[in-house]
Amino acid sequence: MAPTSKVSSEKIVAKSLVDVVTERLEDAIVAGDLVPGERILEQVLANEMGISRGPLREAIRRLEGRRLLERKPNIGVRVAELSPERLNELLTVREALEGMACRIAATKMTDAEIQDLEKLLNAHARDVSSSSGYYQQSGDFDFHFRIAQSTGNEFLISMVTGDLYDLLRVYRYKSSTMGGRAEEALNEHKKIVAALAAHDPDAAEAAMREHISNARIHAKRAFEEAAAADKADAS
Amino acid sequence: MAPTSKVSSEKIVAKSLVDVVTERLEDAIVAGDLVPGERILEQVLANEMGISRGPLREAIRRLEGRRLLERKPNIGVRVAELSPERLNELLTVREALEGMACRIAATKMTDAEIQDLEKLLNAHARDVSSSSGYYQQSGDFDFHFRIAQSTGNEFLISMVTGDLYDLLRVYRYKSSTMGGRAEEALNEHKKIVAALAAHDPDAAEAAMREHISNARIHAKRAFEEAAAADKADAS
DNA sequence: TCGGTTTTTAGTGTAGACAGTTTGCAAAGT
DNA sequence: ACTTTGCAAACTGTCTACACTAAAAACCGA
Repeated sequence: MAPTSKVSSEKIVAKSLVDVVTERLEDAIVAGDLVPGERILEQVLANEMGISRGPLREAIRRLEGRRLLERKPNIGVRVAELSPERLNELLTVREALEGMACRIAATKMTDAEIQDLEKLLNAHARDVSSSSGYYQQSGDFDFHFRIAQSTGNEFLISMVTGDLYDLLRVYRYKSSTMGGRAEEALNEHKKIVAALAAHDPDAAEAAMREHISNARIHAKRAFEEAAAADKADAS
Repeated sequence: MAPTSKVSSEKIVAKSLVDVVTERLEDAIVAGDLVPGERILEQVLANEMGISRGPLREAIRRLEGRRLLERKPNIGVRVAELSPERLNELLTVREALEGMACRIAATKMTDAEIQDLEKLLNAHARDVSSSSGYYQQSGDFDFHFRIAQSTGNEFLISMVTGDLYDLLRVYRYKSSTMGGRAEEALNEHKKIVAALAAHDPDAAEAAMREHISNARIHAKRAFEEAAAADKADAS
């Protein structure tokens, strides 16, 4: 990386092994390499990663705090189980938080930022028509990310774009629960931007809530159908 | 509990040392024994607790995930710093989450539960008139706790009554930022209960939001005044 | 006396070893 | 055949020791 000139303008963050391991674990869970419900054997995983158990355990503790992992004393660590109920809970919380974020954004966002958002949406419109599927992923995240960011509320930002988002990503990989709503989502996004442009907090919050609420209902149904299909397969 | 026959029907939870240490640390932070900004020396603290550094470090990692502690690689661990901005951020998030909780409660709470809530309020009314100060503490918590609980949303509950609440408690001990609003708070609580009794989600959410918003504005002012006074003292 | 450089030292980061529990298996008893 | 009990292997929980990093102190030259 950065084979350019200069000394290397990269910030020397001096990440500790625990930080690295935490990220690797996180990615593994989110990517589905570690399936929900799966037991984690510390020694085995430590060997695979070429480290000792100490740092691994510390990384696990952190992810416990973020609810990606669950530990039972003297038994072991498991990847957090997924269920339609839990997904519904997550999205309800997200609805509350992002609704608030959008409300604040309506008062704080500059016109320049809103214009950027509109440009983003236009770019997304192309993806939708070409059904590249891109929009479902990072495109959607980008949209929500910018709104959260504009609040300037660090705590809120870290919840929406950090913890909560990671948790939701687990579901995305598990099945195609999210997505399949590209067109509707885009229209809802447009509505949100319109409210932001009008600097109308109430409308902005309502629009965001409706957007996430729709996603919640859609995801819930899709998840339950997928679960039913799984069950049928097992017969 | 259960001093009856049989061997002992108590659940043997077998908490690990890390669990115990986590709680002790948490209490120490919340109680103000560990002041915000204070550096924590692992070896020293481990000696004081009579344990080794391993479990202590794991406990610290957990509290990092909950944002009560902050670690800089190769530097050390500090108790999370407090600031009016941060408090404001916290309470904004709380407003969003508890507002949502209250909305759901309006549809889910049974009439029996609502009556209990009313009883609770009457009991509180006495405390307020006798200015025992009790209400500011566990009484208020109890009220909010019951509403969150009634949603049945485990994730939401754990945020409101767990993580967020702990964070806020740090501020309560630091200064008298919270409180001094017993009478107003009681009236606001009454308004919330009325909305719940009417099973009106919109009104319930609005009442809870107003309640927390008032607390936020009050706390912000109190905190800033206290900070200003501290500064004056230093002269 | 001051600025910069080297040395020291305290503290974090990591690894490895040991102890305590749990669980699965197998053998014995009913 | 089925339950029970004892054993053994495996894994988690904890502690100790060592390596590495960064801040502080001492030192030297101007």
